[in-house]
Amino acid sequence: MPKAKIDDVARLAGVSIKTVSRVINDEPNVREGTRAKVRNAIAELNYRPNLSARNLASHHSHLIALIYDDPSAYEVPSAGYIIRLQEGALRACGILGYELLIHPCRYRDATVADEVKALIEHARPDGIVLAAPLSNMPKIVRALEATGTPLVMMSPGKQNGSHLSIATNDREISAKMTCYLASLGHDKIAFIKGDPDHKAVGNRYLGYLDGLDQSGLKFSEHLVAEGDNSIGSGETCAEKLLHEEDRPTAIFAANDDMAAGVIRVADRLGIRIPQELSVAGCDDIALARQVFPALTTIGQPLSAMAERATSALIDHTRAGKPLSGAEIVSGAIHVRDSTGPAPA
Amino acid sequence: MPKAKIDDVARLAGVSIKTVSRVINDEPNVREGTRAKVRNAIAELNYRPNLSARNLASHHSHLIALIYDDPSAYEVPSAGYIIRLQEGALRACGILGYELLIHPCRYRDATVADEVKALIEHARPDGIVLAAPLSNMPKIVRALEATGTPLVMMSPGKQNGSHLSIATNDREISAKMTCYLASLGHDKIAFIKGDPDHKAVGNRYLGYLDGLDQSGLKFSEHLVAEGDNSIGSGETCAEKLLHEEDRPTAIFAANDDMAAGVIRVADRLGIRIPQELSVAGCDDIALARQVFPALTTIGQPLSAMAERATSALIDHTRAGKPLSGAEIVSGAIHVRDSTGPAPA
DNA sequence: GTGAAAGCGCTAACAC
DNA sequence: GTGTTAGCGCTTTCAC
Repeated sequence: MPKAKIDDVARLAGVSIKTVSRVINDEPNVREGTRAKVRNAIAELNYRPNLSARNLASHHSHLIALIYDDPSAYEVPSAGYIIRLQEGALRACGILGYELLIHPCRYRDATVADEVKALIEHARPDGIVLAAPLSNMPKIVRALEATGTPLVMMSPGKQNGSHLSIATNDREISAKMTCYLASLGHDKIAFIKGDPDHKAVGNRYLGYLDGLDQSGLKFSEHLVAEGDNSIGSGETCAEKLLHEEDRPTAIFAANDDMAAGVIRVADRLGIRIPQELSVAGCDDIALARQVFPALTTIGQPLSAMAERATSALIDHTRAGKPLSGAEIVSGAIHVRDSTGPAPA
Repeated sequence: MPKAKIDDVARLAGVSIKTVSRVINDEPNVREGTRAKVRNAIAELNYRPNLSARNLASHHSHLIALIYDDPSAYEVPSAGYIIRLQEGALRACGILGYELLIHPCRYRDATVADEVKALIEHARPDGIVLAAPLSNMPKIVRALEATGTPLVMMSPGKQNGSHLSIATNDREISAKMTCYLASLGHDKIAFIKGDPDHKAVGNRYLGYLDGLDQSGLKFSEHLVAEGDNSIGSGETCAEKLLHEEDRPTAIFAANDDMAAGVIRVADRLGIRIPQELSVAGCDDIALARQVFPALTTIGQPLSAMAERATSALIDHTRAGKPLSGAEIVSGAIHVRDSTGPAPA
């Protein structure tokens, strides 16, 4: 428990507290020698600035809030998604001397807007990172905007005004995955759509269409099924698709959970993967490496996105860097064992 | 952004700021009528106390730190474990008006003790919740103790002094699982041990031995394999166990990941579960419900444990409640599809 | 480049 | 029951 205060450091270094303050905050206008003296005094006393005092005087909380969909509210195990967001946000906070506040939020609750607003007014973070799919919910975005706190949204941005949005190129990379499957000789490539609430997931369907187009394949309604992002819905869709008379040789699902459902059904039906059926997913969650065969999927740089979002926010409050526009970071295809050449 | 301060509320309510402070903090010695007047003024002005000012004056940070093993450091997907800890800790914090600071920590790094110490001295939380397996690492525990911050450990407690430990009855419940398998007619029950770093996992082996004893089964060295908590090690162990001449009819693994590895191997070897082999795990992670067949396992009330740990810490700082001893919360067996009667 | 004074918005200790 | 007076430990003016 460090009990030294700024006065103690000032006295030991033989300077004023203001100079100590300058050194702590890396401000200019301190001679190098003076700076060194202060640094020594700080080390000798094991001095740590008191954050509350600093925050009170500076009108900053040095807190960033990360708001995401509450995983405990549903069966869907999005834990990996959240951990990776946290990881990136923590990295940015750590480097820049900020603290991270986490807030899972149940968007289906009627009172969610008030709760989120209350949280922000209570803790007064200097910035908010809002993760998908919450970033697509107008009532939540509006509640957050109403607090006047700088906001970065991790989702395909509508560019509406004063906040930055950071997203992946879901559509392009999904097109690429479709082309990859086509390049393996598949000409009946099915797609399993995901929860319409999740905009990024919707874009993957558009990418699938683009990919068909780019590969010179024609679209067929029979090759599209509609899931809800869960493993169970992936199974239902797979059963429908694989019982068609002219069944697909490849299935591309809008997320990994549904792709895992496809694998499970193929297993039950005795359809070998990848010899008779190729399966591809999206997200690269831990499950993608745990299923057998390991799933070919699209990896999103979630942690890097969250880090970027967080540091943009911090740069904004510290240096007044503008916070608007839309940034795109690229996903990557991870080829594993669930995809292979089309059967002859 | 609420800009009203305590003076504004006091003026509007026609009382002194001290009275407002009393109302905010639910202190006694305020007449009900006065209290109501203040409440109205607070609502009218949408007043929120400034946490930094409050913290500075009260010498409390109103922060609880949750420290756990960094999941990004390894392949092991312990995300669900962490999310559930966070969930419980957040619940306690939310109710009691505290904020939660999360800190993943790489215990294999040489500098980990310094890092943890620096974090605590920087943020000055009012209490620390230390999750397993970190709570079994003397160098981390010592570094944390050195800061003088109240500490609760989520692991089998050594009762060493001034901090509380909260743990599950791993040994008893593992014995129960073993007895359950025996009650299904299995008499060759194998066990896969886990990472020795994780003490709770070690206790499960002792529970296995107790269970054999209680069921009147004799122990055999050939029925024990040593894993490291990963899926891969589960596979290796399963291969060894299932190739024995007199192979077991049930395998109990010290965690779910290893049990999932067993299922995968059985699948490859064409051994049907549960008809020819029963498999049981421990932890009830999301994967347990995702594998096929769904895994019989032991569920730990992680979220409840973290909530208890957090509120114990808050009660300690607020009301000076003592913080020592060891509390035990009970796990529960979830019977799913991977266990059944022993083959005739 | 450096320093002195004046708060930031609240709680603590005591008076009334 | 309620109010008054001092700080909490820092940053912010602005003067030098």
